[in-house]
Amino acid sequence: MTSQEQSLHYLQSLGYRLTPQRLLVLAIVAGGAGHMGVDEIHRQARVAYPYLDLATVYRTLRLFKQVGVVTEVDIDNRLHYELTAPGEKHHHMVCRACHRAINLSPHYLEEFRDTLMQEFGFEPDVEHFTVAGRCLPCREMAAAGGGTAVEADVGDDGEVD
Amino acid sequence: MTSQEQSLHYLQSLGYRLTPQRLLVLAIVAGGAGHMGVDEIHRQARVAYPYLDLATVYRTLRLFKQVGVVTEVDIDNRLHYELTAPGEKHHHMVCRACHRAINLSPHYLEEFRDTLMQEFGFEPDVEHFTVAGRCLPCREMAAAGGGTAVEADVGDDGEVD
DNA sequence: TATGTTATCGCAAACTTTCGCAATAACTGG
DNA sequence: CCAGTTATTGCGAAAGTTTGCGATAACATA
Repeated sequence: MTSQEQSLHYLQSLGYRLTPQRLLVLAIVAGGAGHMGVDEIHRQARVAYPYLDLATVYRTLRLFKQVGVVTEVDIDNRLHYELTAPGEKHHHMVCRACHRAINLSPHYLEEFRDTLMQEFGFEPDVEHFTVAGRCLPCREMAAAGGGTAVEADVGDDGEVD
Repeated sequence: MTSQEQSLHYLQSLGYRLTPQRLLVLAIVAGGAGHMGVDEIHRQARVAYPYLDLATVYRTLRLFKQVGVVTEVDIDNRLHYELTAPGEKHHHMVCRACHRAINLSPHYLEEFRDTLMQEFGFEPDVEHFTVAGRCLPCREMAAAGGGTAVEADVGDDGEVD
């Protein structure tokens, strides 16, 4: 049984229905390499099933995320999803300059989580976790007086300076 | 010189202009107790100056955040702002059940930040930081089989269960 | 296999946040 | 105090995401 089939079984066991839309979205996220934007998922899904609505894609991904099948990553204010790799779970550091996502092993968060639980009784969602910041290449670029490590969209911010 | 006046001076020293809109938004955020939603800020501001546009409120708050005058908190997918209390800086734990925000002293994050810097050269934004999760009251409620600690809007999620 | 229940879908519209642009007003230097 | 420069505003509209609702289809039961 593939991990996709496992996920589907799991959904069913929770009382959710197996619809072609859900199968499709799952297959596409599973087939993609790395985080996929919602729009990209929608576009690919439409090839197989042109009636699929964007709202359904959003709802499906939200559900998948909720049950842990996919992981949501916020990249530059846009939602992205990737298959949750069981056993290889990881978090993300997203650079606010070049918008690249770097994986982060969960072990870096365990201590933090424990502290919050003990001190406040607050149970953080460390299912998945994203930290924004600036990656090394971008910081070096900035120090050298340049722009972004990935020369694509420089982003905004250019107010006064 | 009040801390509001200091903020305004600071803005000016950075080359930003002092406009009535900015004064107004600052005054309102300063006057409010705790995190305020953008809409609430806008509504209050309109009382004094009915022409004030929502987009301006957003832009103003973004600027304030950028220079550190206010702190942005994401509560249930909506932006909220509060005055940055210098010297009393804190982060937030936002409960995904009752949507309340609990303050978190920065000291809990220092170690985490240092680790990321050393291991990856990634400089996390710990200017302000928000962790989602479930607060103690809500977890107890859930364990007892109930809903939300704050009996107000139960939120969504009610899929199957 | 036929039937009932209700989760899910597609569609349209709302909501939150951002953006482009022309007009305005805040600061600068004379 | 006046004129020039340009950051900022208001407005309209777009982008991304969510929601309400009636119609449909997935699952359970017989």
